[in-house]
Amino acid sequence: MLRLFKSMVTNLAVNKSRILLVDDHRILLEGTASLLSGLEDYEVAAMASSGKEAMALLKSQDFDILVTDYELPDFSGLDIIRVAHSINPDIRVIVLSMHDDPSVVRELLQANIDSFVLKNDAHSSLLRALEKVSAGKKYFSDEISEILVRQLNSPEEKSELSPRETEIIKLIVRDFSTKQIAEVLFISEKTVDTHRKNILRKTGCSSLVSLVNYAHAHHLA
Amino acid sequence: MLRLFKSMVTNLAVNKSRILLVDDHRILLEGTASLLSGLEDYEVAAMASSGKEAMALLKSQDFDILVTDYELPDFSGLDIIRVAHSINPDIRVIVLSMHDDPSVVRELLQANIDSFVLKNDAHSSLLRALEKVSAGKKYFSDEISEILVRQLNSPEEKSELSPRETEIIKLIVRDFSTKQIAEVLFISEKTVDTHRKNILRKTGCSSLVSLVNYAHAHHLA
DNA sequence: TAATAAATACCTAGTACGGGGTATTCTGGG
DNA sequence: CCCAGAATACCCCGTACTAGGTATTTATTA
Repeated sequence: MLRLFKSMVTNLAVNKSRILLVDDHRILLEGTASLLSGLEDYEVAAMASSGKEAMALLKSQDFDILVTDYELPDFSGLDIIRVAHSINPDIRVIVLSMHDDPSVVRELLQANIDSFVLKNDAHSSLLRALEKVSAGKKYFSDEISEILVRQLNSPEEKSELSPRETEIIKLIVRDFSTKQIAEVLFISEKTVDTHRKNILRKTGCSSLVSLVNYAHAHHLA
Repeated sequence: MLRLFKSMVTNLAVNKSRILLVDDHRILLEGTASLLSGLEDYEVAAMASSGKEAMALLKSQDFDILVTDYELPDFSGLDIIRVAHSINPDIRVIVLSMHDDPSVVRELLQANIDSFVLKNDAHSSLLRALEKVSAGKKYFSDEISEILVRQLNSPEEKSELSPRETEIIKLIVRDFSTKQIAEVLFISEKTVDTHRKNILRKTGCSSLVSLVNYAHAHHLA
C-alpha cells in the first residue's frame, strides 16, 4: 500500500525494491545484476562477495530484498539471513544456492526464508521469486518443492544432528581446524571441541576421516 | 531474457566472434550472456547447460570461442574441449571454473586451453580473457598464474602418486590409522609416516581431512 | 654402470584430535 | 513455570598427526 502511494507521487526510482545481492562468485554476481538491471520494479542497490561485506552493508543501508548465496567462504548464508532479519524483520529473503541438499533446505526453511532458487534453474525462476516475495508470498522452484514433499512423506528421516552441528560438519569437511572454526563462528575452541565430539558420537564416526566419508555419503558437503 | 537473447543473435555483425557458452548453472549462463550482450566484438551465438548439449551444438554450428565450465554433470569440461578441438582446431577455449585445484589446472593446460578464469574473479577478467584469446594470446587470472608459477618452481612435483602411495591413500580413507596401516602392510609405522607425508606433499593437501576430499574428487576411494 | 625413483626406516618437536567428564545459559514447547 | 534440547565453555590425559629432517636398500632405466 505504501509502495502504491509512493508510486503515485514520486518517480520510479523511489519505489523500486532495493535488492542486496550476495555471492562469492563475482561473475555470477555481476551477471545477475546485469539481468536485473533491466527491470522496472527492482534495483540492485548493493552487492557483496563475502558474508562480512554483506553484514556491513545490511547495517549501513536499508534493503527490501536480500538475494544471497548459501555457500560463502566466511559465513553461512544462514548467518547473513539471521543478521538481516535482526536488523529488518520485514526483509524478504531469496536464497540462491547450488545444492539442493534436503538438510540445507530444512535449515533455511526454519530460518523463515521467502524463496529458494537453485543456480541451475533458469533466471526466470529468480524473476518469479522476486515477484512472489514482493507480494508477500513464498516461492520455491520445482526441485525444492519436490524435496519439501519428500520430507513430508518421510518424517522419520529426520537428522539427529542439530543445525549448529551440521554447520560445523561442513566446516570440518572443508578442512577447517578446530581453531579456525572457532574463529569464523565466534565461539570458543572448547565449544567447537564439544560439538565435534558430539558429532562423532551421533554419527558413529571415530575420527574426522570417517566423518568426511560420512559427509560425502550423506551429501552434507 | 529470451528477448535479450534474440536481440543478441539477430544484432550480429559479420565479423563478431561467435561464442559458445557452457555452464550447468543456468543463472550464471544467462547472467554471463547478459554481461556479454553489450559487447561489439562478440556475440553469444549459443548456450548449453550440459556437456551433451554443448557437443551437439559444436557439431552443428561453427564457433570462434568456447567458454565452458569445468564441472559439468554429464561430461568433464575436458571432454568438451577435446571434442571442440577435434572439430575446429583453431577454436579458442576459455575455461570458467569454480575451483583452482592445481591438478585440474595442469590437466587443462595439457589440453591446450587459451584461458582460465575463476568464477569468483570479477567479470572484467572474462572480458580481458576474451580480448586476449581473440588476439591469439593466452590469459590466466591472478590466482591461476600463481599456481602456474608454483608448479614451475617445483618441477619435481609434477609427481604422480606411486602405487604404494595410492595403496596407502585408500587405507587412510578407510579410516585406518598409521599403526593399522603398518600392520596390514607389514611395514614400520615410520615408513607409513613417510609415505603419508610424501602423499600430502604431492597432493598439496595439508591434512588427512583434505586428503579424503582429494581422494573422493579423484575417485581414489 | 651410473643415475633415478620408490620403498623402506628413523629422529625431534610441536600441535591437534579423541574420549572421558562437568556445567552454565538460553530458548521453545507443554 | 518448568523442562529438554541446544549451544556454550572448561577440565584432564593419552594418542595420533604434522612438519622438518636424514639415510639405506632395491629396482628400473638411460
